[in-house]
Amino acid sequence: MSTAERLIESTRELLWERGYTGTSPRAIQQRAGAGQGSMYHHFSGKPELALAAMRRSAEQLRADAEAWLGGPGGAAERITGYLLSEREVLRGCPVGRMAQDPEVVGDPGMSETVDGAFRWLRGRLEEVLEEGRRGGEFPAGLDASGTAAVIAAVLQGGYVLARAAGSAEPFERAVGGVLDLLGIPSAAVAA
Amino acid sequence: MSTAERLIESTRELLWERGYTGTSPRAIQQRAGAGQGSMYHHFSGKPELALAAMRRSAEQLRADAEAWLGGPGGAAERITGYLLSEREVLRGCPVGRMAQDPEVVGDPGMSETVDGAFRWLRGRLEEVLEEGRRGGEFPAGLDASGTAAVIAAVLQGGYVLARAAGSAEPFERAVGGVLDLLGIPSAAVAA
DNA sequence: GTCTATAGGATGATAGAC
DNA sequence: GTCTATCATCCTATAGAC
Repeated sequence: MSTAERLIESTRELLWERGYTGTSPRAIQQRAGAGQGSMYHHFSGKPELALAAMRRSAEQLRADAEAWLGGPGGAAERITGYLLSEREVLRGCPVGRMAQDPEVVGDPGMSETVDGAFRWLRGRLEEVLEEGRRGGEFPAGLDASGTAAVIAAVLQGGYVLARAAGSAEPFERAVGGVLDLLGIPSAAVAA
Repeated sequence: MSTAERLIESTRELLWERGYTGTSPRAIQQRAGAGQGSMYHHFSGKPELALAAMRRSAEQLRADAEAWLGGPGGAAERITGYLLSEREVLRGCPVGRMAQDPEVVGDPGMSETVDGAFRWLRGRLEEVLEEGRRGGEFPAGLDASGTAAVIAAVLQGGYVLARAAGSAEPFERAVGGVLDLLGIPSAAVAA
């Protein structure tokens, strides 16, 4: 892997673990096995490197979701698959994590990257929900847009509650609960 | 207000805005109008001060929730009131914010404070949901525990999505969506 | 491309005077 | 109780040699 690649990947991990403010160029260099000069040769500084790392995390979120939402099967089945797909719950969401930091939210590029990922996710969920509604898998009166927001929020909030608890239990219970409210028997599905 | 009071309140605000890592003793002192010596006279250091501030935020969360959940009216009405109560959505949740920081999660006292607030909230929501289920306000088959987790997660996730978007819209849509899934006409209620 | 040297400021305290 | 002085370390670069 190239030095630039290792720097981006190290930044991605550190942002995930410690957030933007808690991630120093020094720590990035050490994890990447690169010197100061090397880092500043490839990137103008911490903000540019962080943006590259966040773009990668946002792309990953999208790919992970699309693997289920765009896969085979009915709408309910695909949404269930996505909700129950394997996650490192206690690490939190690498994208949602960024939304807490004022330096990230205050930067147009980073902010747009994070928000863009969530806008896409909500839109994609809404499409699948609408497809299921039209196909009779969900009630005819289903509010696809509101329900998509609920699902995205349950995932993000589930991460928060799980980290607070030091256990994946709140995440899993919230995911099970939302499937229940959608009328999908959560016991009847496999990840 | 006493100096110790001002220090705690300043810490509370700074933790809310910038998180634990992003909050320095120096910034706390300046906001509180206190000197270094004064701060270290009243508190042993940043961790002790932060713990006092977090306990206060956790207590506030509890009081805000109980004002609605323990108020008059039916179960659905009280839960709706809590969900639609006025919030500074874009500031995020002062308690949920803390769950992201590894230094907070790694400290037994702080971690227990944050988790305790969410455990209490979920338990309280479950009680009210169960009350409503027995009273016929909700379906007899309602999973009160799972639904309580959904509601807590929607609030926390709503904050995350709203901060990412720079707008309260995702929060409001998720809250409206969950009321809809609960069979409560969200248009029929007032904050 | 990568290295070392250097820098001004912040961080999180401690010591001791008042 | 509050103040100032001091401290070792980290932060985020920049400069210039190799």
